[in-house]
Amino acid sequence: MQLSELEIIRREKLGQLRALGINPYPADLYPVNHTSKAIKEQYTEGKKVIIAGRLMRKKIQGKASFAEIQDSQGRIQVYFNRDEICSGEDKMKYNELFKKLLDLGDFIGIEGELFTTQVGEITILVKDFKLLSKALKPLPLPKTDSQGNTYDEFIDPEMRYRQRYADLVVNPKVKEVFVKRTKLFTAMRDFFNNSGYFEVETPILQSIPGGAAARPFQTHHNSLDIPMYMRIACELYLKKLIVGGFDGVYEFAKTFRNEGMDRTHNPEFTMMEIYVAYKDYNWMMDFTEELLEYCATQVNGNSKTVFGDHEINFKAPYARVTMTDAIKNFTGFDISDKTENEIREAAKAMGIEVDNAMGKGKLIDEIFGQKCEANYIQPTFITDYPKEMSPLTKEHRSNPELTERFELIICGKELANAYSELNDPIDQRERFEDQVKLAGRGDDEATEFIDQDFLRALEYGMPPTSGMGIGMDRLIMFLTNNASIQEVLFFPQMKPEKKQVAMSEDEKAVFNILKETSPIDLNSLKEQSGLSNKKWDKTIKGLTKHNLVKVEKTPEGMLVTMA
RNA sequence: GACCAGUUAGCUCAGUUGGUAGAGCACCUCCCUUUUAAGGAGGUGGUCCUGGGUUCGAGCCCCAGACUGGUCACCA
Repeated sequence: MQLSELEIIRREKLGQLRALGINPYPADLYPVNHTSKAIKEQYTEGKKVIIAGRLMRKKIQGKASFAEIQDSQGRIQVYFNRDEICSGEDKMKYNELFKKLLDLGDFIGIEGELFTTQVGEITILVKDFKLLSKALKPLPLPKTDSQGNTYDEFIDPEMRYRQRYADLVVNPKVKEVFVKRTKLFTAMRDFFNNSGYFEVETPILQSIPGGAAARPFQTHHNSLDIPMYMRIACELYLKKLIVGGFDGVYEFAKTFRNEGMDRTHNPEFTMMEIYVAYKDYNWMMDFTEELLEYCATQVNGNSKTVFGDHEINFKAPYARVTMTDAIKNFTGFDISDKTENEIREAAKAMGIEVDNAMGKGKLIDEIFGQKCEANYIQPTFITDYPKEMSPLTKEHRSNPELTERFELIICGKELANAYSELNDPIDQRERFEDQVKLAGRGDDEATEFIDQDFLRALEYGMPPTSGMGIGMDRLIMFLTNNASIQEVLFFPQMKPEKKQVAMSEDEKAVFNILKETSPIDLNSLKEQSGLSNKKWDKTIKGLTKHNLVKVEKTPEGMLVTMA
């Protein structure tokens, strides 16, 4: 690995520290008893405190210095005075350790007393300090002025996502997003628990990926010698638990879909699914809007949030619009009592691309998706979806063409999806069979697996149940005004960054010798390689250029080392 | 998958017509005992994403590729 000048300097400091008898990575605990936040909130002049954190600012003014320590709660200024730290004749601790060997990013512990500077800033007068961990890489540290303008902000998205640890250290707003994310999960969990529902875990590794139509990640179980899939939903398992007698079950489920990635899709994401017995989708709409109002308020302090150009209000109740009315409203076309062909012609007339693989439901869904969905900014329940698109949903109580399903749309995006769950096992089997036919017709959104075990469970009897799923990542995007899912995932999926260095055959051969012996004398390596002078020169230059090996001149001669 | 844009110092970014690779901050050395993004003086630091090509000469032009972002397609 090629080190930058800054990294070499820091590594040299390690040696200097050890020479002074200072362990740069001590093992013993450090008796922290305050945080930066607590100090600022409960300030008393002269109070003795012990804190620890990263050194994030260092301003040396001769025999005294100001610095800033960043801990998990924020930053606090500390004041280093040479004669406070070094009461005797030996001023090494201030002059060498603090002034020269400590770098920004190092973890240090501080013992000191609180005071307020002439400018009025709460500060710790350092009585003693200890290096807790040396940072060998410089942080990409931005600066902020008194007006709050930042300079040299660490903003390259690729670097921020790949090095989220550094992003979190230097960009406080990033941390806020993740604090809110966890607050959201806590709020939702509290709301469900207070309603008497039961948090469960169901299999992530499944032999039939059910409950949704999406391409799964496939893997293989060696000792069973069968294909297995990462789940694309937990719906079927949760319903099996309702069959088993729970009144309400929910799961925060990491879910995996082997599909395209963009700013709203990550291959692994988090779904919350909840199923409640003896309820229907009307009840679930009431429940959902109360839930979201509660969660938004817990996360942001009130039910309103700004997302892009829009202010969204999560305050219940939300508008409820049937899909038929939505389409009538935005296209003037009434889908009720129309045949598949009439709808296909209407869609074509609207400029929507259609093909024969599309069934009636798919056509209606396309019309809605392209002509209506984007118009709903405030939370709106779209209800009563066509039957064909909803194989797990109970037929509508007053129209057999429709199902008792709703989606919650916010800013033109689907946030939640819910049904009165289909619990008629014979109907369910027929719907699955219809799906298999659709899949055979070429509809890649139709499910091709039939989960016989799920049907068996339904045959034992499932109470009337309503279920609802929420895309948690999307919800937190709305609540933190982030347009990109990568901003709300600690470690969004990225292509591997490691470059495969292509080596020539000669280079590989020399490299393999080095693997056996490194470092090795240059002449002996050359001899072992059996290469001509010219070839040898090219090969060793290629290897050094790719930073795979290092050639060093030492008193013993030229040495070649694996980098 | 298609199209557009980007990739230069630790960070943020300039880089003219193809002619010795730049700035600010950071870093290093020296001075400075209550400062507030930036005290003063001096200095160091580069795989210009990678690989080819054109050229006397490429950060810049051409070709191929990598990665990232955006838009579209896809994603019930």
